[in-house]
Amino acid sequence: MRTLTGRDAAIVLLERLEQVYPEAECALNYRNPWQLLVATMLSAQCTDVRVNLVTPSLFERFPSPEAMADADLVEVEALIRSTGFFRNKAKNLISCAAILSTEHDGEVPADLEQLVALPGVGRKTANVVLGNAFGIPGMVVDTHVKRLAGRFGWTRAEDPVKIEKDLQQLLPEERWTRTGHTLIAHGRALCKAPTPVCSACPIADGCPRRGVTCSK
DNA sequence: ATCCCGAGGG
DNA sequence: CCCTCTGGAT
Repeated sequence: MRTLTGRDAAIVLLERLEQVYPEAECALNYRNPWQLLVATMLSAQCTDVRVNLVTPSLFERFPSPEAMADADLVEVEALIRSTGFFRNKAKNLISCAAILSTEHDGEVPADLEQLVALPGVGRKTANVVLGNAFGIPGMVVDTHVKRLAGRFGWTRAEDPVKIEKDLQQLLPEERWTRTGHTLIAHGRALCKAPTPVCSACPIADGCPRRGVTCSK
């Protein structure tokens, strides 16, 4: 048996984590790309459970970008209020919808650069939409993925875009979407900032940072 | 108090 | 690089 390369070791670790978190997936409720885009924009600093509480009435009232484009700001604010950052989110949703209806034929583009160009849509949101609504590999780098990738020695970068590139090079693209979900699940459950619960971690024996308390 | 699968602006 | 935006859950 040959020595594991860094890439193979990473995949071994990932597959172990996938067994620990087999249900790790997008917990937002949506029926189409538009709904997932909206839900993901709302999910910033908010639990998915809470997002799922407000989206049914929001989607009923504004089933398409065209409908949302003409929405009253105050009404949208009221509907999404409990998700936090509601003024920014409402403003972004409406201008986003306006751009989709005027410049994208009312469709959510299945393209990273076009998604990121929308107001309130960053790379994290764009990759969630690509990976989950379009089945296009999307390497989500949020706070958990950033922290875990660093701890696992998968990247030395601090910049999320560089981390995204490093992970894309390390992992085959068919793993990108699920890897985001798996790392986020593990980051929330055990591999926390600043003190990971290594004593309870099922992959501690394969982790270069096991037992090391760190601030990132 | 601290955290929740961020993004934009200065 | 920093700051701000925000309510709800634990």
